[in-house]
Amino acid sequence: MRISELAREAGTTPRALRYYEEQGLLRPARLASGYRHYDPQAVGTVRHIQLLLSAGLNTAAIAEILPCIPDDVTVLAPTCPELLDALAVERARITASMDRLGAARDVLDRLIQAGPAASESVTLRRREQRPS
Amino acid sequence: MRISELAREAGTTPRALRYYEEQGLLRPARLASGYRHYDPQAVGTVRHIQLLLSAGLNTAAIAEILPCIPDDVTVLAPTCPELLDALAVERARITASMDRLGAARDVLDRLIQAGPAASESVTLRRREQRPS
DNA sequence: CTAAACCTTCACGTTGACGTGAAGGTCAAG
DNA sequence: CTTGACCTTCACGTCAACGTGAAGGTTTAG
Repeated sequence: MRISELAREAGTTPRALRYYEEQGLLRPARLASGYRHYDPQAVGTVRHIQLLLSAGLNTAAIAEILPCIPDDVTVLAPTCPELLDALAVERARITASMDRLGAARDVLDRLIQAGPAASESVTLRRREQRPS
Repeated sequence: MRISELAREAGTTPRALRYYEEQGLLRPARLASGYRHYDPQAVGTVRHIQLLLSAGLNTAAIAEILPCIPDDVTVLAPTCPELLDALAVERARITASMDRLGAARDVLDRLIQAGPAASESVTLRRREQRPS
């Protein structure tokens, strides 16, 4: 498949896919015309990339991790041994982020509880406008 | 207290505090010399700011939320009613982020489980080089 | 009274993951 | 054989939360 089709399948843009390649996350074949050619596997790979990016990993970290991911049969684990430390570090970073997110959500929850109570006398109407 | 002291107490930098003020998150008094003067309350406020920033809220969102937070007696809830939607939106954003983080952490966990098993036969040495 | 250690306001630099044209080659359809 | 929808490679723009001097005023300790 070509770059635009992959972008549609994976829910992203051609620009992002070129960027991933520039960062060493993807290695598409090239047609005689110079066009990039991706195999269907790439869809899952790109989804993994997006997931890890949304988890706060940068492209360098993903570049280390990605070859070890099951569905990716292309390169298959070249730097796996030393990688375990990096994996643990990222895992800890993710857990720390989740903790901070939880704490911040608690703050918002307290606001959501305290807010309406404070303005209980004033507001409390205008809600009957929406039947469903 | 002056800006550097507040920065130390809250674990940040003067530059960040000036930035928060520029974004409307802090309103310190001014001495005759032009120096900023903060009351002790500000320490908690700054900690709240950092917490919400680390949760992915931007300064604009925090500027809306901050006046409603308990310890902050300075302004006290000017736009609280319509704010509840914004709070819910941010809460949902945080929950979604936590879900993605959890999914990504699962991916890493699967790698941490599968990785050592796969390279078990090949690696396992080279670790005795570093004594300390 | 002077030097160190603060403080002030510009104002440009940084980082990461892309967005957004620009200028031009390629390919299927009419 | 020409349109139009693809594709290619530069290469600069963006956004957010600050970092980092620059140039100068203020306060405090000796």
